[in-house]
Amino acid sequence: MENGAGHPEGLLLDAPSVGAPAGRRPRADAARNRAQILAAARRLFAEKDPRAVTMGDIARAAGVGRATLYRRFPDTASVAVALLDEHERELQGAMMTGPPPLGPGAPPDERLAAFYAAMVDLLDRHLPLLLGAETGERRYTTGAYAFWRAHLRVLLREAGAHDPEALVEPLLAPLAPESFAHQRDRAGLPPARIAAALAWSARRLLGGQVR
Amino acid sequence: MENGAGHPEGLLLDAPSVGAPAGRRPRADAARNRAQILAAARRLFAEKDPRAVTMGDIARAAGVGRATLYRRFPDTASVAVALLDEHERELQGAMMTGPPPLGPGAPPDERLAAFYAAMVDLLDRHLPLLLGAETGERRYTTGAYAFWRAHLRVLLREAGAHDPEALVEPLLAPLAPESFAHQRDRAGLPPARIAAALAWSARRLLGGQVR
DNA sequence: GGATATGTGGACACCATGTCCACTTGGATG
DNA sequence: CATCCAAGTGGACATGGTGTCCACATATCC
Repeated sequence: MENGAGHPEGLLLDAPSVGAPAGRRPRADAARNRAQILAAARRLFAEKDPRAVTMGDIARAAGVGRATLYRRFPDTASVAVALLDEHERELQGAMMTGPPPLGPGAPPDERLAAFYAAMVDLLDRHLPLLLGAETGERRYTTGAYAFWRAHLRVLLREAGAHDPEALVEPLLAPLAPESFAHQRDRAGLPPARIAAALAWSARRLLGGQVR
Repeated sequence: MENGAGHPEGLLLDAPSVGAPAGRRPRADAARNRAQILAAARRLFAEKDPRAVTMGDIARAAGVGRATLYRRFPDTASVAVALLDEHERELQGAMMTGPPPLGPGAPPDERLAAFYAAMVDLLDRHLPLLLGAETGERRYTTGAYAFWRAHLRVLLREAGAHDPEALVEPLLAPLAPESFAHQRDRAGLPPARIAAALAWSARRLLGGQVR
């Protein structure tokens, strides 16, 4: 951990996945149901508009009652968050302790570009889940988002940007699932081109010299 | 109109406001009701969470039946769009024919900064309406959005950016109402600071020289 | 094997949506 | 001024999702 300036450590999601009470070992049937719920939800989110999936849909597809579902997840977004958890944790690990340029050691503009590339990849592979998870302002209150924000703040400061605090949001905004969905699916831009454009702007914004 | 390369003219909203049939002069009571609906809606959007305003709310506050409301507006977002119409048209005019740097004549980085400033101002003054109007993917299908996009595309091309088509979205994303709402209301950043950060990035991205 | 906390699923009340239809009213026409 | 009809109106309705409650079942502990 070579970043003395306070790397965002405690912000990594360390809670044992949403919907899985930490108290003691869960009952066998409860665990089985939880697995069924997640499997069914993953299927549903993929096959129809993720924002149109209802609690009833998930319960029916999982073969459980609605109240059973409500016991663990307050809404469909929470289910999607639980499904994303693993993937986001992985990325967070790579950002904190993985090899450069995603991990520490590379100049900030290259790290930003690598972060963009990794996020585009995440978006490309799990877009339905991300759309299901980040409806409206929920995006800003999730644990993962706080982590991305802290990461960018560090990079911005390192690069001597004008006002790191105010620049974090604008740099993160292009990664909003809705925005990515629009670019890839409606405008037809291939993810690689999106990532390239973001890399270009990362270098312009944080690079020491132009060109 | 000194921009030979095809300035986005036809994209200006020229339809006579949403919900106002163009056919012939509307009946007196219909016009009165329409005015009441818009006035009531403006009030409602301002005083509670704009995304929680329902068609029933608007109808009740306007003193008309729900079906009367549905006759003109298919949903609450359309009402918000009608209320925004005038303001957005104004801004579009200033961008196309107004004085620089917002209007034509200034270098692209300055025009982008001015555009950001104008949009932040619009967001600051009409955030509730914008939040009510741009729920989910609707943001991308509105006429105004197509206009902003076309404008940026011109600026990006003029500045010789790497891939204008793919850069448009990332540059527009920070202006998403949800993003602005988060910065101003949850993070507590004053609009001026948001605008300054955007201006800084505009110059870094499209400016000829750093600093 | 019995006690108990935990998990389960159907039922219920509530609210918003979008449509339908019988009634009313503005305003053009003779 | 009386008449007519198309446009406008508002209440009622069916539908579907949400979140909660409660009687019952079933794992786990003793």
